[in-house]
Amino acid sequence: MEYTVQKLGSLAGISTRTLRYYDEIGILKPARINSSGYRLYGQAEVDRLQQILFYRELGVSLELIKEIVTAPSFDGALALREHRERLLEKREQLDRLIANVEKTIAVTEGRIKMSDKEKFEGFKKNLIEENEKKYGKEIREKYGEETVEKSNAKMMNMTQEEYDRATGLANEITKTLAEAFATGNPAGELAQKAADLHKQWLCLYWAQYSKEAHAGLAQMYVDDPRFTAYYDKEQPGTAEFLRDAILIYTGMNK
Amino acid sequence: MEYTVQKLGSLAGISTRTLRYYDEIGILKPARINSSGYRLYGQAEVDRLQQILFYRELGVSLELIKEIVTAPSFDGALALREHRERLLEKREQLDRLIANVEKTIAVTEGRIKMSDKEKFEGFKKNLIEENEKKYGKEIREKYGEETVEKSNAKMMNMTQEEYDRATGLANEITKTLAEAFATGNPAGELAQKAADLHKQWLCLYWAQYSKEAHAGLAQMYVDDPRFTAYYDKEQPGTAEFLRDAILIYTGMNK
DNA sequence: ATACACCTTTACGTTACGTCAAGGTCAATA
DNA sequence: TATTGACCTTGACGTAACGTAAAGGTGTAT
Repeated sequence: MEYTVQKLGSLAGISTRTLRYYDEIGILKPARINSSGYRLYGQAEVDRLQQILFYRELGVSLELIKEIVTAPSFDGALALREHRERLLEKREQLDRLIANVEKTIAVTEGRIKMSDKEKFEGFKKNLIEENEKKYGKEIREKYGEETVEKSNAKMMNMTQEEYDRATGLANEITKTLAEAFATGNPAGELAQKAADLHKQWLCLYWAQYSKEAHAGLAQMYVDDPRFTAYYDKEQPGTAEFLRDAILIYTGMNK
Repeated sequence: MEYTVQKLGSLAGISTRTLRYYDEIGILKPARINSSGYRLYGQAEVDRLQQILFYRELGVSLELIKEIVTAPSFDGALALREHRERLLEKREQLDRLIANVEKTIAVTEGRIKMSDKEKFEGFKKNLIEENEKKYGKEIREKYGEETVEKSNAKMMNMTQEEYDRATGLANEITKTLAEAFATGNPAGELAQKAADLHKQWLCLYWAQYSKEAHAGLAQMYVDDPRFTAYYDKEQPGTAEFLRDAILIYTGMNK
């Protein structure tokens, strides 16, 4: 029994284009080609196509399928196990996505409040995730794994009151810093108050405080455009001003 | 505060190419362009980009994001709910995929046997699913929803013994049909025995047997190349021969 | 003889960018 | 002041797995 592209296509439930494509990339070549250039497939090709479609249904890429079906020595089981790992990762990511979408829907519908305890928990987790994604690499490099892990752990253990306190402190810092910036003196009273507030704020996130780390972070505010953007939002030069104030506050300016 | 592509890119954690692409497709245009042709973004663009990236993280396509961010009247909540539905479907599909991959791994490793009861259940579900995908539409059109549902339900309730019996019958049909085909007479004893076996086999799958449906199915074996291919595998013309035999058997040949 | 269903190759479109290439701009430095 | 070197621009090709024409040859039934 010989099949033309359309016969084989309808047999397998795929398009003729797909069969030509499979021929083109060399994963399924016809048994022979007749005098008019028609592709003709035999039983062996039918079997092989079934194998291909089986792996395809599992979500395996055609590239990998090619290796599996062309090299009989290829370890199909190992490939499948690796493929399973990727599928599991994908599902985890999908679960996170779904949770996020549902939370967003709930918020836009006003079904849950910002002060809702559960929501707050999820929110914190999200903050940490985002933090990890944005700054994780640099911060880990600069301060080591342990500091980061402890910081994340501490943040997860924050009570809502502590979290509110952190938000309040952040606002206070912004206000004080703006006033201090107007004086132009990083060693002045206002600037030093801002540095102190910043320390208090930091202590809510960091497991242990050290002058060195505080000064290092201040320098990073200037070096890293993402932090600079945050502090310079209202007044350009604020990040640099805050760094100078912190350097004086920590005594690391000598 | 104005941002160039790189500044904004590092602020948001995306590439400059992405920003140019967003400009190109009109989802985020710069606030202004300076005399040298540089793109310059302002605070409004930063906010908008954050919104875009938020939806992007949720897996929303840029096309949909464009509608959401450009048309303020657009029902973002509805879009999100629809998007969630698609995500849930995707997860179901992913779960089936994972189960399939794991089963395949288990089989190739020889950890589970073909006779394993649990495996048999999954196998049956798979058979039905495949059946649905391949022939569901045509069969539903020809025999109606109810017949199909009943057939699937009956198949799910098959015991392993019944299933084995079905497999055995199918083999017997093939053998008898081949012998009958050699005689060339669809009204002969062998051909009528094949038709009877086919009826018995069919009764395992169909909730109710009727001559009309039996004859109709036989005709379909000839009309549909996928079925034809199955019966004509060894000897071309077998499907037609079986149809003739069944038409005579059911008395529908007048 | 002609209609019509089949077959072929070629080639562009899809998504959301990555990755050069060729060339202009800007600030700091020798 | 000339020259780096880091930035910016547009243009264009590549990705995965086909869908979808277009332009033209083949097979067969009426």
